[in-house]
Amino acid sequence: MGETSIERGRHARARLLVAARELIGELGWNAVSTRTLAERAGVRSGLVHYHFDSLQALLRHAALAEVQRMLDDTRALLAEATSPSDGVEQMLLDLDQYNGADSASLLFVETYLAATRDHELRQGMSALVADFRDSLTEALTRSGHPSPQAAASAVMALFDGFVLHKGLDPGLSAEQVAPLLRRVTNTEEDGERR
Amino acid sequence: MGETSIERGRHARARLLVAARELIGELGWNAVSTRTLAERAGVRSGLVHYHFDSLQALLRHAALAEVQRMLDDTRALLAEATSPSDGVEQMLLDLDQYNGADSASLLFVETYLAATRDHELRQGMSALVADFRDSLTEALTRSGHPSPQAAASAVMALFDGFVLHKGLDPGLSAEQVAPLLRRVTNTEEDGERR
DNA sequence: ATAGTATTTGGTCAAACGTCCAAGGCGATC
DNA sequence: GATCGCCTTGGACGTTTGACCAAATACTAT
Repeated sequence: MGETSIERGRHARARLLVAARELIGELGWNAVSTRTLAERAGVRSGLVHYHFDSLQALLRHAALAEVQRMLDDTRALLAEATSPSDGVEQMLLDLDQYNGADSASLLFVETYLAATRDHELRQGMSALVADFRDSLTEALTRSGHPSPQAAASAVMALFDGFVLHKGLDPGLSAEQVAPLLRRVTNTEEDGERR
Repeated sequence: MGETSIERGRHARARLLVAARELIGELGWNAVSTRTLAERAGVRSGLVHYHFDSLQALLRHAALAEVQRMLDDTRALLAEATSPSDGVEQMLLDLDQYNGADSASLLFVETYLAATRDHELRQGMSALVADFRDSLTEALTRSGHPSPQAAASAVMALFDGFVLHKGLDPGLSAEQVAPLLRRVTNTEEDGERR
């Protein structure tokens, strides 16, 4: 209707980004083509190279935006929690809404992989992940964890690995693993007492 | 030379599998083509469909064989160790020989992802992974771990996630994380004592 | 030597790919 | 209502893709 050209353009651009976000997870990073992308977004394929420099640039942009959104959401869980241990457990339980084979989970892993082969994407992802790890490290430090940085690394590795494994074995449940995760985030030194 | 046809054939087939193993990690599962594969293996591209039903079948075969080999090697570390905790730590330190961006690490992750989109591959990977987890669970059970199955799941998720993160941040070191991993594999209940 | 079997070659095929661009559409501005 | 600028279209381009196959080659058995 009363839509200016620029508004229409922004709209189309946004639809392309949404389509990219979905298709990266559904088909895999390298299997997303300009034509499937355009079809999903409801536009003609020529538009891709009007709004973006290249297909790779589109995918990069879409992936980084979505990863940032997911990390921010997750960070909020940590901030609301009464302790880092509780926060990390909330994050883990939150992960159970994904089955490991949905497009959101897979986009995450696909982006990790694509980042090893795309320098610009790698820089973006590194920054986002480092940022998140810093938040986690800081929270653990405040709570008096003896090795907060290592714990943050371990927790994040466990999360992403958990998603990876859920894709293969949907039987994996967060509740089962949660108590063990607490061992990692616990403030006290480990329980070797004899 | 004095090579029978069948021997030559087996040789070529093996070279194709080696090339696939390398290229899946280097280029990504979906970026491996019959022609690059043939070039790397030193054969003509027509041979691919003589020795294998399809390109996907070749990749599947190569990936499963390599994953099985890696898991068997890792299992050996567990068997040689004096306790599951030591074994798991050995496994983690062993992981440090990969930088997360080498073709061996990436092949593993690529195969996880491809398995979510290829039914046959998924079955093969599920079996291998379940098998390995059973070994780990059994070892943890013998050592008296309170929740051996959950611990095995957690350890494996942490391993694969660790590899994933090393691809982005090569600064990650196994030594740093090892003490925290021990918290997970420890026999005793977690250290919440008050 | 001959016939038979397994492997390898070199090329063809249609389909899909990323990128680019001339032309047209369309609301805003004068 | 003409003009301008941004957005969109539809098609073209040169490559690359997986698959397939008839012919050539190499070894084996008769």
